[in-house]
Amino acid sequence: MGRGKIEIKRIENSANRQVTFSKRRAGIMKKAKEISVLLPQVLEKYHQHSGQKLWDAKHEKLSAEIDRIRKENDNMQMELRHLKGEDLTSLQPVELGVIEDCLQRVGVSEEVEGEAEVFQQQQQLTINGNVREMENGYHEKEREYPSQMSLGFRVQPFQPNLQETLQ
Amino acid sequence: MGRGKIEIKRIENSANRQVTFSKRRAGIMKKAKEISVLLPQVLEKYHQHSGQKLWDAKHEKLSAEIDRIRKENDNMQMELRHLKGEDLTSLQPVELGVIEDCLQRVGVSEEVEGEAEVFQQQQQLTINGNVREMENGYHEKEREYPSQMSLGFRVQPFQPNLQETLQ
DNA sequence: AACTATTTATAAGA
DNA sequence: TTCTTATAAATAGTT
Repeated sequence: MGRGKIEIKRIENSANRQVTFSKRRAGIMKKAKEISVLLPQVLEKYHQHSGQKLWDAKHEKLSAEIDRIRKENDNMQMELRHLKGEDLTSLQPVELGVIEDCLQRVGVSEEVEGEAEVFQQQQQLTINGNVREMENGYHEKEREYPSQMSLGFRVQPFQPNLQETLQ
Repeated sequence: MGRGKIEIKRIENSANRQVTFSKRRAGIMKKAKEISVLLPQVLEKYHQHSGQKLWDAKHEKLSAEIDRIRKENDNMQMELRHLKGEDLTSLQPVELGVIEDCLQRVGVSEEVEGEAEVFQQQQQLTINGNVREMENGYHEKEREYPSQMSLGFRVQPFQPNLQETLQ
């Protein structure tokens, strides 16, 4: 619409292209403001369609990972509880008694208890060291997911001049 | 644009409203197709702005949770490795020797080994039971994040008739 | 759904 | 860029 009908295609002359872009942009902005009441609904639907699905996929990966590690965690916690002897009195009263008896009989109780103390101190140091190590370096090791949020569609540029001048 | 200038507001007459909607929709669809080359870029920017931020927030929660559990995991793994005695030969050769000697001297080696076997079987059963329990029930306990993806903006309906007729 | 008078958008030019 | 102006495009009211 104007002094003459024109074909919608790239305007080769750079200055003309710039001027035409400004004019069309003004018109588009006016229209855009007029129809902006529609955009929230349109975009919301669009979001739910492309965005939600992508998010779900990533969410699922992370949730699965959390589940996996939690299970591992609980397994180890259980194992630890047993190995640490919290349940030893109920699970194996016989062994403890046997060992205690044995130790008392040969009279080395004092010696073994002293060694055990040293061992526990060594263990504590090792664990603390590893915790510090992990707190410092863990974020670098974090798995990375592609941050790209592709749109899932691509439209043919049958108005290349508009596309080019938008930048 | 037409036989007369009209105010953009709700058309009360139902039939007129329907006709006007159809006409305007046709025009909008034509325009939309013409400017559709712009939409991917526009929507991509929109997505990155509102969508990415929301996703980041959720992602951060999950990542933090994974980090936390991984640390807990590694701590326990370390503790387990020590308690299980993988490092015992290097860490406490004295205790083992003392206990072995003691047991041999009082001649109860056979008896204790038998008891230890029973204990290990009991432990294994307990652990397996807990794993099964977790695999069945874990997803129900999963933390839930609100699935709502709010748009972060709201436009005044200064073309209420368009909004109303879109449904 | 087609017609048409009128408004709106804009191409070309200044 | 902004203004002007002639013409194309869209559409309100009509048939």
